[in-house]
Amino acid sequence: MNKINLTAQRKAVLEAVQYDDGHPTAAEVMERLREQGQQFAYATVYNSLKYLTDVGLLRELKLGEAASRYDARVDDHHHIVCKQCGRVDEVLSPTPDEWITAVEKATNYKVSNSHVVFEGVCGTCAQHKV
Amino acid sequence: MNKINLTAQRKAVLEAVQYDDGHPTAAEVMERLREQGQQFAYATVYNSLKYLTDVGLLRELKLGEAASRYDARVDDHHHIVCKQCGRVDEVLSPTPDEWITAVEKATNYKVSNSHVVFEGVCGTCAQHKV
DNA sequence: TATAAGATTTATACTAAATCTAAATATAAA
DNA sequence: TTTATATTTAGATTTAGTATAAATCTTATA
Repeated sequence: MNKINLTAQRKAVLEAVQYDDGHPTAAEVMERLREQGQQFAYATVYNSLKYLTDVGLLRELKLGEAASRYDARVDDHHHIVCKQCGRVDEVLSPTPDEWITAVEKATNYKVSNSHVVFEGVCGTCAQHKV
Repeated sequence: MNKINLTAQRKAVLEAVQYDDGHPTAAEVMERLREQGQQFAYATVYNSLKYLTDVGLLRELKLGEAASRYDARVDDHHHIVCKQCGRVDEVLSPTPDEWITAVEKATNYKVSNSHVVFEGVCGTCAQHKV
């Protein structure tokens, strides 16, 4: 029974992700902490993000950019990225089971999970017609 | 009307991806070229991969690893990664339209494309029970 | 309380993937 | 040919992240 050891640094990193409205990168977490006057070593932020991901309090997202993003929502879900402004939103609708079954049949894999990155234009950008 | 300018280097890079049975990374393309006695500058391989992707002869895949992989199959499709051996296979079954419509409704985005990374265990690994 | 064991943080060095720069070379156009 | 444009090259640089080892903090126990 591994207890989660939330040190001050880890707590601050966790909260920085939780209270970010988007899905911040490690660099953005650093920046946010600095704004709050909580400056930790570079490695501490990375270590904390890794630890929090390992214990299941955060989820690491690799959306095709160079840097990983972190999500305080850890339930299984997908993401949608706006091609214009770059914002990332949650997609809570799960991958249809029938589709997964079809893919398993076609590929001869046993699928354990899937992650979808949708791309498109968000409502705000569609209005502002950038 | 932009004609595609296939220099010797670009052609060699394209063929290295085409004749690779997997989805090679830039480093793997380099290696394969070296094996063939065709050694180009690091930047040339990257430039070529970029050019070939831009003109639509290759597709860049970001599957959550550090390095991008390249796919000579440029039609819209998904990928499945074996958690055990790391092999990457094509998933040709398209994202169900009804699901995309549901996601658009739920997120208020206009979806232009989607890419799914399935994870699981391939037939070979399932047999060998690693 | 003192002390030792273990975990965490920190600064710094390092690595991997990719891009940038500017000179050199090749190709095409006038 | 001469000039213009594009491509390749070597090497420096950038970015994201990891490794290392000393320093610090916690916890457990005598």
